[in-house]
Amino acid sequence: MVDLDGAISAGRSARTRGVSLREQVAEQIKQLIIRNRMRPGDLLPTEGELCEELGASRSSVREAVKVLAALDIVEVRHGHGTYVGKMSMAALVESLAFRGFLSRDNDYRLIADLVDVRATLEQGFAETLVASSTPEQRDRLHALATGMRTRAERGEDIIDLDRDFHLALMAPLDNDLVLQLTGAFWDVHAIVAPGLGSSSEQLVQTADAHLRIAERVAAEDAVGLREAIAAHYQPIRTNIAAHIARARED
Amino acid sequence: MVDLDGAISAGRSARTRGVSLREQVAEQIKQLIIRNRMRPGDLLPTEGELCEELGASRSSVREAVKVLAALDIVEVRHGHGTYVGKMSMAALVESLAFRGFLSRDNDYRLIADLVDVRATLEQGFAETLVASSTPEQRDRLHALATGMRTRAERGEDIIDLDRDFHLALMAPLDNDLVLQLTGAFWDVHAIVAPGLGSSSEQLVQTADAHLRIAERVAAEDAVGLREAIAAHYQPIRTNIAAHIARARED
DNA sequence: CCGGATTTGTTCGTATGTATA
DNA sequence: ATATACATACGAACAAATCCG
Repeated sequence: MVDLDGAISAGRSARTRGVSLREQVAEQIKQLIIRNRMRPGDLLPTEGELCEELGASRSSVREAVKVLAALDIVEVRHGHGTYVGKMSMAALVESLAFRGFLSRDNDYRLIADLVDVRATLEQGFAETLVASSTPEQRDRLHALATGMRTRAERGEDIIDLDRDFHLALMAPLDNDLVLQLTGAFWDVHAIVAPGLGSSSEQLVQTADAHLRIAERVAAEDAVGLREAIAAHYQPIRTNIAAHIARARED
Repeated sequence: MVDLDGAISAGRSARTRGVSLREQVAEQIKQLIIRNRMRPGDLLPTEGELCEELGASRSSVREAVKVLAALDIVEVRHGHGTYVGKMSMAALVESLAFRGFLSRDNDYRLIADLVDVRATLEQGFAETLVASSTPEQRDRLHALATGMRTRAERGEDIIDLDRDFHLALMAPLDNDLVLQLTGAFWDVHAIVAPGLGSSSEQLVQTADAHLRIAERVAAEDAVGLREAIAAHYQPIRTNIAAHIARARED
């Protein structure tokens, strides 16, 4: 049972200045999580309890909870209860993916920008990566790349290994935010521009590009690593440019 | 008047497999925006109209709209109507800020990770920045830095100029995503760790650090720019380390 | 300044679907 | 299979904000 004392609104007549009740409820639920030092997976009070404790109707509480669920601050399981969420980048992915769909009808701008961000992040961390990666991490990177190679030769899909590779590449940084951003940007790319840079005849080339990245990390060659990363994203940029040219004709 | 044809659920008895009605409504509203090629600021149907067109109750429509509003895909104005949103990074800021408050009670981990991301992004784009910045952009950067200097000497706050400076620094990239991420990360930093790296006796040093960045851009010195950016973030890292040490004592 | 129309904000009661024991 | 607890969904009513004549 969590402590609700202090999270009670103490009569919202005090400060209702323009801010809606739903926003107040959302803020109080967030404060509840912080105050009680709750962790992802912990059980939150039921909707009914929140209504009573926070002095709001079921609708207001539900709308607030849904907003927090969209941010992955809470997680709702039907017929089960409401829990503290995993704090993932789900909201960023959904937001960027929607913008990607919009830009896909026009100039592919967001996707091109996204590739620049992904490449620059990986290149920017190149020095730190080669300096702090452990032998185990380099082995894993190499194993993922060779796995992509063998599956590419059979014409099989390598999309899941691709995601794992880019996460494994950034793992030595010991930076959770970078890992989550890397995964989120990859997800957006996969949702909005599926198959961009992995058309069937390019599969082997894509796998080789990853293999060269793994080799440069193992060789502790930061300059070569940056070049290998640039080479990895080059065909993707070319494909995007082709799509843009095709879109202009319409 | 927007076209709602095709966005109608055609009887949701067909596909109700596990996915909640609210999610279906949210998806249909997004499709409505894409289908009609609507732009930020365009007026969406009223709640009542959406209920009728999508065959859902007002509660379900409202919850869906609130989720989309949290992602800044739509914007709701009380007593006015619902409009297409600005597609900002508001959700990312709120999500990261919440995680920042949680980590502030423990290890300041998110803030430290965030500084690494901000520094690496700016350093990673250094070459492109010096290569593509226009004289006007360099002048603006220098003007912002000197403005920070004069106000710092008077002991005045320079936080607003700081945000403008970091946005102006990235402006030459012509990459909207980078600009929005830069602003979002800055906002999270300001919300979670206010005054970190801008304590009153450090104000002049902070302004000088920005001045050196502007000078390196003007000199088209990418290597020096990277060093200047690293120097800019150094006192912030030191302050964070001090906070971590202080937190450990408790 | 006012009043009416429109639109979103909030509440309540009720019924239904879902998961656990 | 039954009972309980919980989230999901609906509809009607009233409150508050905004705009306009």
